[in-house]
Formats: sequence, structure tokens, C-alpha cells
Amino acid sequence: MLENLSKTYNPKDFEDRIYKYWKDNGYFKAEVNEEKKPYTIMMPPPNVTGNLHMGHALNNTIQDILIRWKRMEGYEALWQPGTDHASISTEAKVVEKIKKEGKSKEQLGREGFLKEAWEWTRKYGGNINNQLMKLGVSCDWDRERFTLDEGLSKAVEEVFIRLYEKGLIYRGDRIINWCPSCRTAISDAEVEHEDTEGHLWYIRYPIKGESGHIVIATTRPETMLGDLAIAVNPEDERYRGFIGKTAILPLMNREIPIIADEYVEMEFGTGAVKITPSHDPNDFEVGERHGLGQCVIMNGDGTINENGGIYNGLDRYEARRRIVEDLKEQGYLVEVKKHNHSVGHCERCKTTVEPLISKQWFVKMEPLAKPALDVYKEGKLRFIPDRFGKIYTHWLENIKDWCISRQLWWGHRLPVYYCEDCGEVMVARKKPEKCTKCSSTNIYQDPDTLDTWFSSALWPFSTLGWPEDTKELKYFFPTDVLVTGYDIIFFWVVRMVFSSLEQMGEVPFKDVFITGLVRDSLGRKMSKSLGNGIDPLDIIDEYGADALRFTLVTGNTPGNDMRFYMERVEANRNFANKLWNATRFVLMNLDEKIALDKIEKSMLEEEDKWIISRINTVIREVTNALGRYEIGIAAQKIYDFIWDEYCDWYIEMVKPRLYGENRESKETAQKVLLRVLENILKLLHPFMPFITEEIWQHLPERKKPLIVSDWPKFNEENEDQDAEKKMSFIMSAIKGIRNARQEMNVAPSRKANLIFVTREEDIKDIIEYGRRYFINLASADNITIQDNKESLGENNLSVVLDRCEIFIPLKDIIDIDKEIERLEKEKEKLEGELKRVKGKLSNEGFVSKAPREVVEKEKEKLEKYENMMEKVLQRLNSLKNS
RNA sequence: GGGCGAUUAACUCAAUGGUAGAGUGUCAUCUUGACGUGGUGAAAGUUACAGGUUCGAGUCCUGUAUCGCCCACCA
Repeated sequence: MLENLSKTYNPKDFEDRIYKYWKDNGYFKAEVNEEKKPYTIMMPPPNVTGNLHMGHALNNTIQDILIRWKRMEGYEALWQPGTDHASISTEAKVVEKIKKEGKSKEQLGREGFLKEAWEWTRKYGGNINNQLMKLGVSCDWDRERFTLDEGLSKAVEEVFIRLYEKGLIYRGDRIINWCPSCRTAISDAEVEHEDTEGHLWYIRYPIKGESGHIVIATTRPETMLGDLAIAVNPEDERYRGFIGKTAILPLMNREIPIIADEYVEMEFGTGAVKITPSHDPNDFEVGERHGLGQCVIMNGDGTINENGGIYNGLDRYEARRRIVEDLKEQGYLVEVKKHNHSVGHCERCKTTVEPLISKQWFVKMEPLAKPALDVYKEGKLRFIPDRFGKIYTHWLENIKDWCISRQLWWGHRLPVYYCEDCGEVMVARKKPEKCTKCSSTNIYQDPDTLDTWFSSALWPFSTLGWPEDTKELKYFFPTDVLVTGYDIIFFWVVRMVFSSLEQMGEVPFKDVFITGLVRDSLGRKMSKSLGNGIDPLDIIDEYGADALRFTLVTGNTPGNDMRFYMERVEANRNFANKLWNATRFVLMNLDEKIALDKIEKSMLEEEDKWIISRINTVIREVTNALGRYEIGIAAQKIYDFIWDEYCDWYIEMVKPRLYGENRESKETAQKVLLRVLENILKLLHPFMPFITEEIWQHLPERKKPLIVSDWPKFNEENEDQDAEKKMSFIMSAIKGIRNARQEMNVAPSRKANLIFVTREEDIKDIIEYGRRYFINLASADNITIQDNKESLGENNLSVVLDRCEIFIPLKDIIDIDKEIERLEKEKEKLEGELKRVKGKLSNEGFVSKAPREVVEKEKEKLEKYENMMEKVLQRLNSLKNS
């Protein structure tokens, strides 16, 4: 056993091996099992051709912690993995690839392109999974799904048809966001607004048949090519006379009416606004109200089309430049002002999006949003932290119809067919033989595909077999918790909720755990363009997955961003090393032939009872914290226990017994060391699965692997207040002695006598009991206990405790002035405490209103501090007088 | 224009209304038979500011300041 454990922790030696062991033995698998309660998490599917980044690492670590914990608690724990086809992003990558080969989408044709895309997917699709495995994720790989799988595609089709039949999907001409670079429509959620310093151009439009003119202001002068009106506010005195007249569109020489509409803000610009119904959502509405019609002036690639007259064929920005120039030349440009406004960009490629009228497919959101809002209000859906619930509701309350058609090829093609002859629209599972209206056989399928999020919205149930009525669906759905970043609440969380409610009649998950962003050490977002991204795999390679995992879940709170510091990873690697070596110590001191049966209670020493009582408490604390999703707190508790209590105190205390002659005491210590270690490994396993499993496999009498061992339970019988009290006295005595000695620069090698002065019998017992601790941990060579200190001279260090004073005679070393200084410091500290406690206790309100135990505690403290203060003062007095 | 978050030790962050903690860094010290990826000890805080509620506030309320994020069709 021991011989296999190297002197230092070296995660590379075992992480891959352990993972393979778990996987090959099927410990990640979840099956429908009516004897057990299910616990389900759906992994947010990463992009199929993506790479693992810190966000994934954080996210999946949290999920893995929860799933491992629940698995150990005895749940049938399903963690459903899979990948997303990420239409727009993957398609862009494939386009780029074939472009390098000198080919274009059009040249390849739809089929040829899809072939390329599938090849690409097969080539890079496995990467992210392998990377996740490095992290230690314990998801059920046998159930892996891909959004373009046959089953999931069927679910997508089914939902589309159902929504269509219900009238919740419609096709229409609407202003959508058009990305001229991706050459597709995108949804509102895919547009990022950014405040940009632009200009406001003031342009003069002449009035037909008059000498007058009207000045408008615009931020996008090129859109004037498509102007169909000028609008003013009906209340605006300045323009009252213009309403109903006709203006001449400069450069185009087109006649456009001047209309009145409430929408126009009188205070902004000149109070008159040009109306371009085809290229602005507001103008579109105005156009609808006034029956202005449409005039599209732009092509899909962002160039001006034939409606743009002489500007035909120019890129939109070149057209803008030329138009401004021409306006100026022809005397129409009144002035140009700097103007900050927000400009929409494509979330994927950052190109400025163009609002554009286009025939697209939409999901009618209002009827779907309502139930999604209701479940939140009814408490059936919970956010952790709950403030994100507000973001969720705010979005749903202001939701607009969802544009779901994309002019892309990589994705789920719309199950929509058109009759070439009569234009009839048919939504069907299979291509209709002939037109349902005119019986023509001239039928073609809509070339568009669906927004990727349309399929991810179904993830919680499509992965379980829906629309088939599978046993998995019945058992594992609804899921328990969704773990995801706040950046995709709108894209994904919201859409999963309303989709589930609509199709399943239930929420897809009860809790939504929201994570923050992992930033670099300067607080910047990690990004490719900045080149400041830290690759999780590099960290795993250097420090191990356990250290990375621990770093990601400690020291931050749900929903808050965190900074990634290498020093913290290192510290956590050191923690793993600490545990590794503690284990080596335990195994090194474990007699081969020791019978590891039950521990004989009567043989337990105080420190045994203390550590047993403490681990028991930690079991409760860690379990409770996990139950509240306080993962960082849970991790911190177990960390502190291992390092401070188990390693620094218990192991040190137990050493004399291990090296001693008393066989029974020795064996008891060995057993306790081992049993506590076992519990430690269990509690730590969800956080650091590799090292704990590796160590576990080296412990004696292993039957089950740790990953499927039972989660420890709090046991009231193990609580021992008395032992905790005694050990706490002993520990504070040791700390006091160490402190005093070090302050006086007494070398640890210099052993000294300790003279304990106390009249209290119980304290005397504890001291007597603690003899060996003082000798080993407080550099003592002899210990005396006496009732009074009269016989002692002044050349002592004195350590003041509650109801006890310790004297350390060090004749040659004591510098009286320094000792006085040290005690003065002690006095100051006590004064502070006394002031606080006295203040509280003399406060009538506190004594009468605070809970009894709080008051009692304060009273005890008062007594203790007064007692200590008296001794410090006496000591100071006698030193000063000597 | 709305909404949200943050402000705590030198740095990065924790902290169920009840004595403000950790990691890193700093200083001192220890080559003790698990670990120097370690041990021991120390220094370091008016919890951004101003009010309020409460017996008691880092924590709850109101306001201010600074920073950050999200949402929003003002051309």
C-alpha cells in the first residue's frame, strides 16, 4: 500500500488512470431504478467543435460536485452530457475552411457543404469530451446526445409543427436583425448593443412647390435612399403647417409625404424625422400605421441594391460617405454633430447589424411567456442567487416575438414546404406529394434552418427520448438543477422553461444555479482577441485537475465573477500534497496486522474523542452547505478541517502514542487516524475526485471504490462537548506557551519547565492529562502543577489563561522590560474585550431582549476575561516592582 | 433612461443579525523520524461615506460617491 505512494503528490501519475477505471467500470451510468430516487442534471451542451475554456471548467466542476455528492448519497444520479451543433458558429468555421481551399458555399451546394460540415464535426467533435474527461466529469457518456441526432431532430420537428398548428409559429415580413457578414437573420438576443461615438447628420429636405424646407437629423444617412416619409409630432407647433405637404427626397428626387405621428419626440434633433420603414423597427411601425409601403435598399451582404439609384452596388459605409459628400456638395447638409448612440453588433462576428425588413419565421412569445412567468412567481422555479430571478422576469415581461429562421445550412431545416405554382405554405413531417391547395407536384422545402437555441431549448426532455414516451423521461424528468452562466439566461434558460412548460407541462428544472465569469488576474474577460485566456488543460497538466477544480469553487460566490490566480491554484495543489502526505503518515504508521474491527470506545483518548466529534460536525456542515448550493463554504470547511485540525493538531498529538510502547493505545490511534481519514476522503471526493479515489484505493480493506461509497452521516453519538472543551483548553495553553516563547525569542530546541498554577480541580485534571502534549508540542521537559505562585521568582514568562496561569522559568533569558511590554499588549487586548462585553451586559436591552444563550455566553466571557485580567495586572505589578 | 452587482488586511476574496476570516504576500523563526508544495509565531481592518432600524449591523433600510455589468426603438 504505502510503497505505492510517492513522497510527493503527482497528479499526472494517476488522474488518467483513475478516470479510465471509473469509466470502464460504469460508475457514471444511470439507469431507471425504481428503488432509488433520481437526481438529474443536464449538462449545458458545449459547441460540438469547441474547446474547453475556464467557463466550462467552472460550470462542469460545480455540476460534477453536485452529481458525485448525490450519487454517494444514494440517488440514481444522471448527468446527461452532449454537444450542440452551434449552427452559426460552426457554419462560419466551415465556410472559412473551404474558403482556404478556394471554395465557396455556393460552389459546393447544400449537400456538398453539409458533407464538409459533418466531416468537420467528426474531426473536432471529440475534443471537448476528451477535455471534459481530463477535468474528471462523471457524466453518463453512454447517453451522450448531439442536437443534430436523429432523435433530437425529430423532437425539433415535432415542436415546430405543434407550435405551428397552435398558431404560435408564423411567417411574416418584419424588421429583423441582419448580419451582413454571417448573411443571416439573428434574434434580438443575439445582438450586442454598444455605445458608439457616431454623428448626427442634419439634412434639409425641400418642400414640393414651395421655397421652404424641413430639416431632419439622422445617424444613418445612407438609409435615406429608402425614405418613404417625413414625420413630425402632431402636437408640434413648429411643423403644424407642414403636415400633409410633400417633401422632395434629396439625391433621389423622390416625392415623400410629411405625416404626423405620436412616435416623434419633439425634443430630439429637429423634431422632424425621416421614415425608412424597411430599415428601422420604429419606422416600420410608423409605416404600417400610415400605409407607406416598403422600400428595401440593401442587399444581404450590406451593399446598396438597385433601389439606391447611383449608389447601387456600394458597400453601406462607402455609400454613407458618398451620400454625405453629395449632400454637402448639393447644399442639403445643414450640419454634423457628434452623437453617442448605441449600435447593434452581431454577437458572434461583431459586425454591425442592419435592421432590415425580411420574410422570416417567428415564434409568438406572449402566450408562451405567461406560464414561464407564473411558475417563477409560484416558486416552482428558483434561481441561485435569487436576484437573477428578476432578470428572468424582466426579460419575459418585455419579450418580443422570436425570429427562428436562419439563412444557414448547418442546422435543422424548417419542416416547411411551398408550392411553386400557387405559393401555398405547408408545414409537414414529410415532404407532401402534392400541393394541398392546387395539387401541383411542384413542391420545394424552405431552405432555411432553425436558430440553434430552438433545439437547445428542448434539451432537458429531447435528450431523454421525447417525443417518445420513454421510461427515462418519466423517471429523470423534470431535472433537479441547471448550472449555467448568467450570460445565457435569455438565450437558453428562458427558452428551456417555456418549451418545457408548453410540451411537458412542467418546469424543466427546479433550481437554476448561476455562475459568474472567470476573469484573468487583472479582472478582464478572457478572450481570444486579448490573448489572455488561460487554458484549463494547461493548468491540469501542471497542477492537476483537483487543484484546478478546488480553485474554481473556493473563494467566490454564486453569480459573482472571479479572478483566476495562479497562486491560488498552487495553494490548492499544496493542499492536495498535504493530504497526500498525511495519508502517507497514516499508512506508514499502520501496523500490517492490525485488526481493523470496531474501535473500542473505552480505549479512546480525549484527542480521539475530540477529532471524532469534530469530523462529525464537519460532516453535518459540509452536507448542509452543499444542500444550500454553498459549494465554496463546503469546500472551505473541509479544507480547514484537514489542514488545521487533522494535520496540525490531531496527527501531532497522536505521534507519541504511535511511537510509544502502549500497544492498545497505539492501535486505537491508528484506527482513529484511518477512520477519520476515510471520512475526510468521502467529504472531499466531490471536490477533488482524483486524489481522494487514488488514496482510497491504497487504504486497507477496500471493497467499493470511493465514487460509489456512502456519503457519511452525522451521528449524534459522536458528539463530545466535554472532549472538545478539554482539547480547546489544552490547545489554547499550547498556543499561549508557543506565542510567549517565540515573542521572547526562546529557541524551540530549548526545553523548559512549565509550572501550571491553578486551584481548580478540573483544570488540574486536564493539565495532568495533557502532559504529553505539552512536552511534544510546547517544548516542555517537565510539568508541575501547584496551587499558588508565591514560591516563584520574577524570571518567568507568564501565560495567562482562564482559571490558570502558566509560568516558564527562563532565568537567563528573561528581559523584564520586554516581558512587561508583552504583558501590556496582552492587557490591552483584554481591555478591549472587557469593554465590549461589559458594554453589552450593562445594556438593559441586550440582557432582556437577546436570546438567553447569547447572554449566558457573554457572562461566561466576562468572568473569564476578568479572571485573566486580574492575573495580568498582578503579574505586571510584581514585574514593575521587582 | 431603467435595473443589478461590487466597495472588507498590501493583493484576491470569504463571512446563517451575535468576538470580522482565508489564500497569497510580508517579517521572524525551525534542516523535530508525513509533507520546505512544510511547521511555529507575528504584523496587518473606523468593513467606501452619511444617516436610520435593532439590545446588537460587514450583514437589514434610505441616501451619496466610485467602479463594473445587464436591459432599453429616441431618429
